[in-house]
Amino acid sequence: MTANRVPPAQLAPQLRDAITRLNRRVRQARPVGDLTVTQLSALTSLRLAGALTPRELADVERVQPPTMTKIVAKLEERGLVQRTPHPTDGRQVILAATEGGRAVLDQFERARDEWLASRLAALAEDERDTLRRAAEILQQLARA
Amino acid sequence: MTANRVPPAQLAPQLRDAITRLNRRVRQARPVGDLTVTQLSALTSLRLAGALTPRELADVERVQPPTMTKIVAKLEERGLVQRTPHPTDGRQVILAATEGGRAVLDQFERARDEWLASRLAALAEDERDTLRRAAEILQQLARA
DNA sequence: CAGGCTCATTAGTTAAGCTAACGACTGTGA
DNA sequence: TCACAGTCGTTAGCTTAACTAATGAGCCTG
Repeated sequence: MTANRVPPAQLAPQLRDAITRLNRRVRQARPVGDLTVTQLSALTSLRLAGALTPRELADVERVQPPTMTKIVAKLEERGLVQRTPHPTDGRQVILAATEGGRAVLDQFERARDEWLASRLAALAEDERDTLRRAAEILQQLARA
Repeated sequence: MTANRVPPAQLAPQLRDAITRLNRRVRQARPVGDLTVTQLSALTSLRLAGALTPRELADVERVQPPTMTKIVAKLEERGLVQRTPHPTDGRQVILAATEGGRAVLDQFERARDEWLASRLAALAEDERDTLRRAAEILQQLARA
């Protein structure tokens, strides 16, 4: 029904631009608490993965281990992250989001989604359908 | 051909997740020079807008004016941004990307797009078409 | 034309990132 | 079995980037 032949080299800048801009907008929907972006990101990754060692979390966040030590320390102060010793390896530590940490994340995400959802509501039905299918493809791209 | 009735409240988290993740991936495609993310972002906004005062640029970047003073100072040191006095208002300053600044941006964006384009090339033709239409809608959302 | 406002900057503080170095622990090879 | 190389997390010390508060120059209105 629509034009085909979409050259990747032409689509890439368009899509990148759309994504970075929208990402900024979504992030601007500022949340309640006083968590920093860094802390929020680490907590999100941690919940996503379930449980990680500091090094693993540092790798995921693309940060050096000493940096992650500080981030985790702040999150632990607030009771959002829990540290437990590794069952067999005495050097390692297991990090996990606490109940409170997950609750804080839910709060943040809801705030963001509210803005986005209100925008989406203003679209036509078929536009939303396009976005739904696009979201699946984009997630697949991000995973690759 | 596909299911309709896409409730915004359900699409929002999906889309947000896809966008933030892909954005991370795109940012990870690290560039050549030694520009920081902050500087890069400011320079991008500046080129996009053409010319802005420090305050306007600070607003666009969601940063306080003193912070922008420093960012601009670094960009100016490298000759990527040019400062000219405001024609009528002696308090204000006009900022603009120099030729060199635009060249640096092009370089960065090309590096990012290469990664993305290679991923896009692996998709089916109709998937790319979905993304093309989605990109337009997303840009429209970001502008809103 | 005086007072209040806006603009950009300076000063000083806090957070967040890095590298280097260290202490505890693991696990392997002689 | 046990010395030693390697790993893990942390500490120490530094740089960059953000903020608020305060300052000085310039504009404009009553």
